[in-house]
Amino acid sequence: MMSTEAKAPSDTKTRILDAAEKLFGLNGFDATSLRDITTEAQVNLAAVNYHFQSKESLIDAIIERRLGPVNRLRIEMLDAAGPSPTVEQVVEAFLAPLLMMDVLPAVPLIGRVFSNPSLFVERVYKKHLLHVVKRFSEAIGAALPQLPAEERFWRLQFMAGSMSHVLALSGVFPLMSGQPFDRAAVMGRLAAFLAAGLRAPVAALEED
Amino acid sequence: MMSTEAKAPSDTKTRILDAAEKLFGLNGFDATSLRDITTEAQVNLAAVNYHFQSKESLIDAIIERRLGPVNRLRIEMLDAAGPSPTVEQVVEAFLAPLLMMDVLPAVPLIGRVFSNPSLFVERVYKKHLLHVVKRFSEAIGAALPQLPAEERFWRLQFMAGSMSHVLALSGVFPLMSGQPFDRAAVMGRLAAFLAAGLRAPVAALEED
DNA sequence: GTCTATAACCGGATAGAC
DNA sequence: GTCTATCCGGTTATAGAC
Repeated sequence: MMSTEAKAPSDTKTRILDAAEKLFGLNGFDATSLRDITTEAQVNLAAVNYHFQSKESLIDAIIERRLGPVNRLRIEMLDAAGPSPTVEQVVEAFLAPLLMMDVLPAVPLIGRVFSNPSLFVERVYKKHLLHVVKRFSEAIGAALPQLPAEERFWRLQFMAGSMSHVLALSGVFPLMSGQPFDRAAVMGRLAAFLAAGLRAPVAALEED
Repeated sequence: MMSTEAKAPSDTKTRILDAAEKLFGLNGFDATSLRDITTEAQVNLAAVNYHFQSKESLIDAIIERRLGPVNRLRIEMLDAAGPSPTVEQVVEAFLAPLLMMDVLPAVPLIGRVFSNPSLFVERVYKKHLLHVVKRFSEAIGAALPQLPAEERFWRLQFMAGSMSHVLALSGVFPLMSGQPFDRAAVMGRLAAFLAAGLRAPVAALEED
């Protein structure tokens, strides 16, 4: 039905994307070879360079596939909360799309992106996150009018750090705590933690 | 004076450690070759395998060199705070050693470690962090007696996530915000955020 | 669009001279 | 302890048959 793209549910291109995001998340971008990916995807090695031009473009395509829908849903949720959102609504708009969208296979990959400064800033933040940060900063400003803009920026960074850490290590928390990992429950705990952090009184500035 | 080790302030072994931690932080473990390291350190390629047995052992040595002193200081600060620490003292013991110790060159590396699940769990968490997490969990329990142990574990993870994210991206925040990055000031903002998060009311458990 | 084969190069590790 | 030279395998990317 669709005219130009994605006709088959599991064509070569999609299989490569799925395999790559799984292996990149497990072992990192540099430790994962195109051979690993094409073996996992059960496609030919040359198919990667045919469908994507290079390994770097493949990485960009994976990031775009997952981050786009999440950020659109985040903005939608902020819009739905209206001009005077509560702190809880802002936190919910930040976290919930990660649970609702079909991004679960990409979850371990998020930490890889966030901890790679050059990749993150040049190919993720500027392209996919800058406008979202701006929108969330406005929303926090509406929910907490007394909070300075600079403080809002940093608290968003703190939120992003907790969030990416939980997602990055979600596969290994059972090894750390001995407890099974319930993503939705932990996200609920995180929401309470972040809402309280956002409401923290602004620390007194240091004297020289 | 010291009998067996570290006689010269800048011997081959130290030069390798310094160069490796710098390049690992900049580009990641897998993207940094031993050749990159020995070139940066201005030592011979074979020196790495002579002083360390392998690249993997070199990574372990770097982690141990920085994480050991930080964690010892953290425990000392918790001990100094006595059996009934405040939430602020716990947060301070968690963050301050990262600013006080000579770990600044290793700062960008921290994100690399935290976002690499297998490396983190097997070679960092179990060896260097498990007893620290236990000690901090006790301290949080003393500061906030009403907080369940499971919640303490997760809030420590949220704290670790924010902390590692700030350190990992500290070199690129100026590119993101247009503002210069003042590590101590941001750590102060983070301390206020985390203390409030620790004090958050426990979220009601979800019904089935 | 999909394959095989290969080019051109880089990786960690080590042997052995000094 | 430090060097050179090298082994051996893996890497991305592409050329060209089908």
